[in-house]
Amino acid sequence: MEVFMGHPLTDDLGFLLSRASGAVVRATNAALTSHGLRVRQYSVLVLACDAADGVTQRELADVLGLDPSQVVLLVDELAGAGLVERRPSEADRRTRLVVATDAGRRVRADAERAATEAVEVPLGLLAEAERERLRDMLTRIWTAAG
Amino acid sequence: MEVFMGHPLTDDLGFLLSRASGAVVRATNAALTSHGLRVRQYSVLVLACDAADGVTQRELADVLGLDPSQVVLLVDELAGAGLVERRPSEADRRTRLVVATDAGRRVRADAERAATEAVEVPLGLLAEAERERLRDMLTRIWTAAG
DNA sequence: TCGGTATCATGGAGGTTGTCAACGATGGAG
DNA sequence: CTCCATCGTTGACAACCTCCATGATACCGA
Repeated sequence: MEVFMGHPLTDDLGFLLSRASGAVVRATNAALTSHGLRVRQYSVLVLACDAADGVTQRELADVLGLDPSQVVLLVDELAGAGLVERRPSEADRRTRLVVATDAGRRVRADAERAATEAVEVPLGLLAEAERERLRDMLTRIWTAAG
Repeated sequence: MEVFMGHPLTDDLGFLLSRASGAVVRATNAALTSHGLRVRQYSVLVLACDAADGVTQRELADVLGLDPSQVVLLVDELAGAGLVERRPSEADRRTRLVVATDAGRRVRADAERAATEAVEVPLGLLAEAERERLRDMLTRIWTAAG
């Protein structure tokens, strides 16, 4: 692997970004399978758990940067597993609020521990100050690229 | 979008990584379509151009972190477009050396300009020192996650 | 020299993701 | 009431990832 360092490609930020992202996602996915989740589903579950009164699927799509049609399937799967449920919204009958069940909250807590532990190896070697810097840079890249 | 900042998820490095990576890849892909390339093919083309005596498909797979079966298809497409060609290796007859053609080198030069320009917006706002720091961190994450 | 084992390129299956178009139901403005 | 936007949903299609199998070739030990 060291053989390739210094090559134009391995210095390309886009390439490094995609490579690092893939590695982290892969590690996280591996840790989540024992809980019956993939990262995507886990993200939805987290957002549903943290929203006091549930989340609109539209909001989920916006936050996660997904097409609404993907959110439908993710919520279907989570609902099928009994981790969330769809409730009608009183304010807007077009929308359906995704709310975490008690089982969902329990699974989320377990899965969160597993996920955190899984990325401890690749991300833990960064000092907290570095991680903060990385967070800042990634956020700026994301908002600039829209 | 600003509404969601500060949420546990939007602070998660894995999430930010995948989000930023996706944005950059999307932007790069958009810039490359006018040259008939996707990022994957472009990466292969770059490596083929920079290797004096061609690259083994195995090496391509290792450097890019792809399954060898994917490399076959990418090289097929590039070869179909006349940008690279497969040459038998004298040293090892199992392998086939992927070598860039003159047309391939021309396209690479044009595509490189387009790709660089495309990520100027999201990545250009980072100072050079910051970019160096980002490169370093991403490389460490990648090597640690293997 | 021979035989077993490993490696390379390739093909194929199966599942996940990204993107887009359409549709019915509902909300909101004029 | 009418026109237009929005939400969830479905369907289609291309790209991508992962794993397994195979034929050809290389390498190593007996």
